[in-house]
Amino acid sequence: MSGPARVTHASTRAAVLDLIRAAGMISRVGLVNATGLTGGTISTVVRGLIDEGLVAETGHAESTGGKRRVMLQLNHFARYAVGVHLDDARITYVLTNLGGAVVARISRAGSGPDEPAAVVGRMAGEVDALIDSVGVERDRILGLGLVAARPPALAEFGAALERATGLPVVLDNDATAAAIGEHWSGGVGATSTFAALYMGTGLGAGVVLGGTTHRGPSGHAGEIGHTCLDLDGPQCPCGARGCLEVLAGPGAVVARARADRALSRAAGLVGGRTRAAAPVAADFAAISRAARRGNARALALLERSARYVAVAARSLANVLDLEVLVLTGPSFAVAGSVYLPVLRAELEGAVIAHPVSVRLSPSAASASAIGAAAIVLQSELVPRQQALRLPEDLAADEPPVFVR
Amino acid sequence: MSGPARVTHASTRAAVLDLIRAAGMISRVGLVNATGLTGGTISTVVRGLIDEGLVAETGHAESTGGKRRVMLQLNHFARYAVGVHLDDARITYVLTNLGGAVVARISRAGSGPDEPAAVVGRMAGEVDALIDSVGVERDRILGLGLVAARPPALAEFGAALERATGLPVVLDNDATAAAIGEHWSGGVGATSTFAALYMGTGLGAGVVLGGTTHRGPSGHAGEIGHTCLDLDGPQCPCGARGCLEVLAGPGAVVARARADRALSRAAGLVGGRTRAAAPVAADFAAISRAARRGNARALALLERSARYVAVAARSLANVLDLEVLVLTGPSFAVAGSVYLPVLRAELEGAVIAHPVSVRLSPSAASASAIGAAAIVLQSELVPRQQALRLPEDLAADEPPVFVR
DNA sequence: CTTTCTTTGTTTAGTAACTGAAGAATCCTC
DNA sequence: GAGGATTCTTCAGTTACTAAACAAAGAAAG
Repeated sequence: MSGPARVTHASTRAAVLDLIRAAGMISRVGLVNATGLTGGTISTVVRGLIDEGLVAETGHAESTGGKRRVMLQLNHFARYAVGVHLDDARITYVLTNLGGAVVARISRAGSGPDEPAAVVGRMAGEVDALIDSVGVERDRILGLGLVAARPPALAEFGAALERATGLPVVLDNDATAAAIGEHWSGGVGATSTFAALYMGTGLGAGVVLGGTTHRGPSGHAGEIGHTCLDLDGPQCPCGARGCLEVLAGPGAVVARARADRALSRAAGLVGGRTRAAAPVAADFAAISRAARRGNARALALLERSARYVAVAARSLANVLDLEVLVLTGPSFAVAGSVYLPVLRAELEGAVIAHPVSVRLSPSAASASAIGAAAIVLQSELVPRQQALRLPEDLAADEPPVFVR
Repeated sequence: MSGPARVTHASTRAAVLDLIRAAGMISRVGLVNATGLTGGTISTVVRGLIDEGLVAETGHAESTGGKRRVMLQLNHFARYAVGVHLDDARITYVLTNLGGAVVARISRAGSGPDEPAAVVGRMAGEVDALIDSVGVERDRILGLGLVAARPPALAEFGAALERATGLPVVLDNDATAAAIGEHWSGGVGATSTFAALYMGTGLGAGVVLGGTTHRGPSGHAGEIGHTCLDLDGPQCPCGARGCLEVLAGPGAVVARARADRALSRAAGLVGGRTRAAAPVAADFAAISRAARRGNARALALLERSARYVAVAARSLANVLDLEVLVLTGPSFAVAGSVYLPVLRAELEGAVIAHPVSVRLSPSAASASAIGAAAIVLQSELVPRQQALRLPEDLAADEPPVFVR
């Protein structure tokens, strides 16, 4: 090796592209400093990206005494991605550009008890409609991200959708998608150790540590709903006691509100006796609206929930050493104004060493769908380093050992 | 590019060496399968490692119909590392070989109120004694790992020790070191998403996710001691209420025991009125011995603590999707028999999706010192991919933008 | 305007680390 | 001991980088 310690990146092209995305606007010299590569390498890599149409030169920086730097930016409309969020009763479709900005959006009532084949067909049709509505050429669409609360159930569904749409499909869970969406569209800056607290019908978290998404070996990382906040608390379906979800999840908030006759009437709750999932989200929104209108009992319910969520979030931030916490998802979209100050008070004071910055996502309502598209962008443009197979998987390959 | 998607690793040599270490024994063909590299590359890389003396051929596998595979193993005595653990009142020195096995061990009373220069001098002398006691050549020692509960305070101390011993020094906190030690010496297999729960005078956790140590941007990741388990619990010095540490940490256990006159006498507790750190560890050990002797009150105290720790550990396992939890550190070394079954009951039942395997470290008492040495082995032999500079740091470099 | 300096970006020759393919070595089976 | 299977090595070719020289663009000074 000739030069200093050579650091071979997963893919230089991908690393450079991701830096341009993260920086928003950067010069070649900036890339040289950021990557540690030489000017020559950056020059050829950037030329390749410009030739592909992914990157464009967008102006000059002021001179610092010599030639002005040519600024580079992602060509946001060079490629697109489709994101689909399967909620309990609603399917949200978005088409985003390279920057993660929404170009088109459709929302439809959920599948109901139809058979999967019909649902796939209808979804493919709606994806087509989404794409046609803005007239984007098909070959500029990188793929389709499909997210839901429980993605393993989507495996064969995703394969069918892949055949029906002709787009590569990637799957993930909604909270992780939301986190990646925030990361991609720059909502959390480049500060890359953060969590996206997702509240929809349930509570979850997407976790990004040092710029890398942590999904966990079984894909269940971020299960914050079963953080215990009271050893002698109410029984949770998971078997434990005092889980965050039963103490303060949207379901718990809605159940308490329904038990309050006056509040039920004032807020106009739908779900009288039914415990179905759909009304939970609707009723949570109704409670939030009531709180905003000044209903003290609705507000008290939400603030009680917020205190629990805040404490669980503090524990999470402590354990993971988070820099930023983003609140996102439909339920935070409607109730963020109540939760945000409570979480801020709990987390922005000195936690252990450094305070945690708490933010409300600007696109909380469709965060998962946007995140689903962002996952496509990330997987297509910034392919992660391929993991080495574990020696355990290998054991089967190795013949029995016969030493000497 | 000619072949399939080329995955350029941080360093092929390091990746191969780490695979050999992790597998314990593996053939060249096994390495080909594990890395995705071609036989030719593995051949030359392995030859290099053998020439350096780091790896040795140790026998043959049974044939699968053709030539038998030659098995490779780490040459455990090719290199060594020194690990030093600065506890509150005790300094533990270990010399380990490449496999993380302890070759020599010294433990001395702590520094007390001496001035740093004298302490560094004494430590350097004891490191020399450690090395001389087994007659290892100096140039076979890769470096010295120095760990403590609060490593930032060690920065200039480490530099002084580097000058005094002539060995490269790396710093880390004790819990993280313990986790790396477990990982390196194979205590957790290759299952690489786990936490090491460390209990000494306080409570902490070292976190390894997907084979990568997560320290957090400020190095405080794993702060499990301030996980909240009771919103209305006792006040903690950190400002919050109901933290695990005040409810169930070793300090809390010892404080309760001291308040119990009969137990104090029966266990022979040292710290009557003093609240110094040193007696906490000693008294915790005394309480554990009393429990083992059958003292019901001591046992009850520990079991109460264990229940809290178990619930916090479950929350942690849920959020991080852990596969394995290792109990380690001096306090678990003496009280592991009480804590282990309680934690097992809480974690090995279905938590969310998959159960978590809970183990007691076989070398819990000196886990941090061993881990300190393991950090040296890892940093010298498996250098991590250099992190890219964040675009934020870059902003200062970039001149103001003047578009078009 | 010309000269000189600074900074940015490109080109080019050279190199390390890989791949692919052919060949050598070793072991089993018949 | 011939033939096939498998493991390991050798070697020429390719890729992705570096270093260093060069070209281009602006600032500063006369």
